[in-house]
Amino acid sequence: MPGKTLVVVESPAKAKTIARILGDGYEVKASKGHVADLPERTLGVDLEADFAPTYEIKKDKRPVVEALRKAARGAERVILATDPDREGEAISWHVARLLDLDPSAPVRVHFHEITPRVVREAIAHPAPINQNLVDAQQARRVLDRLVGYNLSPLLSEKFRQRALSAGRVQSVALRLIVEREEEIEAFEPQEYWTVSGAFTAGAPFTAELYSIDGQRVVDKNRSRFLLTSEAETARILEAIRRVPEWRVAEVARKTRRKSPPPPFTTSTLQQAASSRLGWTASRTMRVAQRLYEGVDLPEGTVGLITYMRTDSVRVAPEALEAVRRFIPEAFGPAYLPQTPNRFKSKKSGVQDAHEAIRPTAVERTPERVKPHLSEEEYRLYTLIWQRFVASQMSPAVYDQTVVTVEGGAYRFRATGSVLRFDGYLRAWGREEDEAEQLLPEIPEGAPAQLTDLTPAQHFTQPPPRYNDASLVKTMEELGIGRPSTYAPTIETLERRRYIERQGRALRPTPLGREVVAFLKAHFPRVVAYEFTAEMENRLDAVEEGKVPWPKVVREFFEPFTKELEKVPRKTCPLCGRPLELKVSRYGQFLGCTGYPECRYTEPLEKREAEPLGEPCPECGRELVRKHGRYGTFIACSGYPECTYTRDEAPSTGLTCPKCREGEVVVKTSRKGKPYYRCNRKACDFLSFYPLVEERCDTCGWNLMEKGRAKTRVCSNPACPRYGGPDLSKPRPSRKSRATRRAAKPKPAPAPKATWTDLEPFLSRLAEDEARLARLVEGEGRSLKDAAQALGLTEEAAAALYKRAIFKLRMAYGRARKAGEGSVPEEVT
DNA sequence: CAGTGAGCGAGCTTCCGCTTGACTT
Repeated sequence: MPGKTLVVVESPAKAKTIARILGDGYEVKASKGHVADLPERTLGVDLEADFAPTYEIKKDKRPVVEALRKAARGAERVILATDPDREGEAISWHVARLLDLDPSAPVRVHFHEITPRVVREAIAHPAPINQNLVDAQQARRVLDRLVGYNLSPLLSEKFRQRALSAGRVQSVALRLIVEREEEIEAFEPQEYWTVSGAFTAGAPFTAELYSIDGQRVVDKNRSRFLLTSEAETARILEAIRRVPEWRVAEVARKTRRKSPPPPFTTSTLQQAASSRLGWTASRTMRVAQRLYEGVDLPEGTVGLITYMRTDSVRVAPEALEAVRRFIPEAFGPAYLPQTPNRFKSKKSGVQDAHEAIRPTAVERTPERVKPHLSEEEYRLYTLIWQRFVASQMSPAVYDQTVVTVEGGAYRFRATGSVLRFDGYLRAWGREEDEAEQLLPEIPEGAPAQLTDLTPAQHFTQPPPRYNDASLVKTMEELGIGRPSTYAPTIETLERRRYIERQGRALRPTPLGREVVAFLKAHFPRVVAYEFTAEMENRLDAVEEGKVPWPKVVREFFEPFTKELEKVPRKTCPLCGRPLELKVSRYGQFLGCTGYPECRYTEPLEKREAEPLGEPCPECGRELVRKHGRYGTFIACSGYPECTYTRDEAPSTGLTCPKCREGEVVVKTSRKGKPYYRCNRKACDFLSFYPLVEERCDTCGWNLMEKGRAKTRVCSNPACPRYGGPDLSKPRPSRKSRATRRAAKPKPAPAPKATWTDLEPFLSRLAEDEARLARLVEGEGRSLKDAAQALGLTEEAAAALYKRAIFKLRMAYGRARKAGEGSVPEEVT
C-alpha cells in the first residue's frame, strides 16, 4: 500500500484510538514503553569515555522492534509520537536509531491530548527530535545506573546477604519509613487536659474552655498546652466554679465555602484508593490498567478511563464541556459553577505528558456500566468518576456559628457547623471525620449559667507510620519517583525485606534500618531528601542546552567515587587484598580481588557451625549444628572425612519398636505436619500418628493414636492390627533434579584415597593450595609446621588445607567415576 | 502425610523509567 505513514506511540490502547482518528493512510503501532536500555548484566557505561553508554534492545522488546522495522520498511514515512516528555523523547530517539531515521529530520510530533482536533493538528507539524531532552534523559539514566549498580553489590557484601539493593529513589523512600519509625520510638507523649462546660442561655449547649487571661488552652498547632496535670486542672476547675457571672460575649456567624478537589493524578488516586478502599498502590494500578485498556460493553470494547500514570490535573476542553453539560442535568443548575474550575499542578517537576485521570465519557455513570464490571473495577471506576464530576461542581457551603461565653478571665467556645449546600459533596461524598454540630439560637449579650464542668485527660500522639497513601504523597512532594514507579518501589522494599506491612502501615525491618544507617554514614548525598530535586535542576540545565550531559554526571560521580573508596572492605586472610562480591553459577560469594593469583573465597551468607560438646557416635570427634537447605541438622565436625548426620528432632522418649536401638523422634514434614521416625539412619521406622507406650498384643510393637478419636492401632505395617496408611509403595518424591540424578547410581563404597591416588590432581589446585597439600599429606608435616613454612597463620592454613584436600578428593572421585581407575587428561 | 543437608564458585542480578503480556501453577 503506497504512501502509508507509520506512527509510533507508546501504549497499544492509545495506538488504537489514534488509528481510528487518523484513518486510512496511517498505520499506528505501539513501542510499549522503552525499547532500548543499558545492558542488565554489566554497567554499560564507559567511565573512561565521558560515561558513554552502551544501549541494547530490551530483551522483551525484540518482537516489538522487529514489527516496527517491518512496518517502517513498508511505509513511505515514519512519525514518532511517543509521549511528550523527557522519557518519551528518549524513546523516539532510540526508535529513530533502530529504524535508521535521521533524528534531525522532522520525524517527531507531540500529542498533548488524544482528541481528533489536537491529533490532526499535531501530525501536520512534525519537528526534529529534541536532543537536549534526550541528553537529559541519558544523564538521568546513567546516574541512576551508577548509583544502583555500585551500591547494590556493596550492600550485599557488607551485610553478607544475597540480592540487596539501593538506589536514588528506593533508598530515600526507605529512609522516610525508617526515620518515621525512629520518631515514633523517640516520641514522648505529653499529657494535657481540656475542660468542657455545660451552659444555658435560653437553651442548653456545651462549650470548650478556650482561653485563660487571653492565653489559649490548646494552641493552634496543638503542640502547646496550658493545662498539663490533673492538679493544675483541678485548681482551674475550682477557680472557674467561683466565677460569679457568665455572659454570651459574642455570636459570630459566617458562611464557609469548601472548594472541590482537582481530578485524580496517579498519586492522588493511589491515596484515595488507600484511604477509601484500603487498597495498596499496586492493586490500584492493576485495576486502573484494566479500566484503561478496555471493558466489554454492549457497544463494544471501550477504555473507561484516561491514562492512569500521570502527574497532571489538566482536562481536555472536550471533556470539560461534556461534564459541564452533565452536571446541571444530573444534579440541577445550582451545582454548576459559572466558570469552569481551574487547577494548578502544585509541583514544578510535573511533566504534563498526559491528562488527569478521568472517565473517557462522563455519561457512562458507574451505575450504567456496573453490570459489565467486576466488583473491584466498579469500585475504582466509581471513585474516578465521582472525583472528576465533583472537581467541576460548585463549592460546598457551611453555616458556621461560633459562640463565646465569658466569665472573669475565662472564655469558653462552642462551634456549630451546618452544611447548607452540599455542592460537590453530592458527587464526592463527605469525609468520615466531618461531623455536623447544631447549636441552638443564642442571643448575643445574654447572661449564661454554668451548670456543669467536665475535665478530660489527653496525651499527644506520635506521628503515624507511613502507609501506601502517605508514602506516595511524600515521595511526590519530594519529587522522588514518578507515577509509573511509586507502586513498584514499595514492592521492591518489601521484596528486599527492608519493610513489612502491618495492616496498612509500613514498618522497617532491622535490615532496612541497618541499610539506611549504612547509607547515611557513607553516602549522605545519595540518600539526602534533596538529592533528586538537585538532580532535576541540573537536568533542566541540560534540557536548556546550557550544560553537556556528561558534565552533570561527572559532578555527581567524582565525589561518589571518593565515598565508595572510603568504605572499609573485608580483607583476604591469605593475601590481605580486599575481598569483593563475585557471582558463580551457584550464586553470589566473596572472592579475593587478587584472583587468579589468589583464589581465596568464602560463602556470602556464612553461618558458623555450632559446637555441641557431644562426641560423634561414629568417629568420636565433636558434633556440630549446621545449616542446610532444609533447616538445621547435626553433623560430625570431621566432615568430609566422617559423614555422620542426624536430625535435630525432639525425642518421644520411646525406643524404636522396629530396630529396638534408636529412639523415636518427632519430625516436621515439608508441609509443617509432625511425623514420627527412628533417629537411626539405618532404620526406616515411620509413623504418621503419635506413638504411645502401650504395646500391641499381637506383635509387641508400640500402638499409635489415630485421628481425632485417638483410636489405638498398631504401628507395625506387617501386623494385622496395623492402622496406618499404606507405606509399601514409596510415593514419588519431589526432590530436585540434581538430587535425583545424584541418587540414581548406587554409590559404590569407595576405598579411601591415598596420597598416591590424589597426587596426580595437584595441578588442579591453586599454587598455595598445592604446596600446602604436598607438605602435609605428601611429606607428613604437621599443619602448624606447614603454615610456618608458607608464612600463613595457622587458621588460614587450616582453611586452605581443608579446601585443598576436598578439591583433590572430588577430582579423584570424578576421575574414578569417568574412567574407572584410569587418570583422565587435564580438564580445566 | 517422608526421604535431604554441608563444600564449590569467577559471571550475573542490582538501578530508574517507560509500557504490556506470559512460561504454567
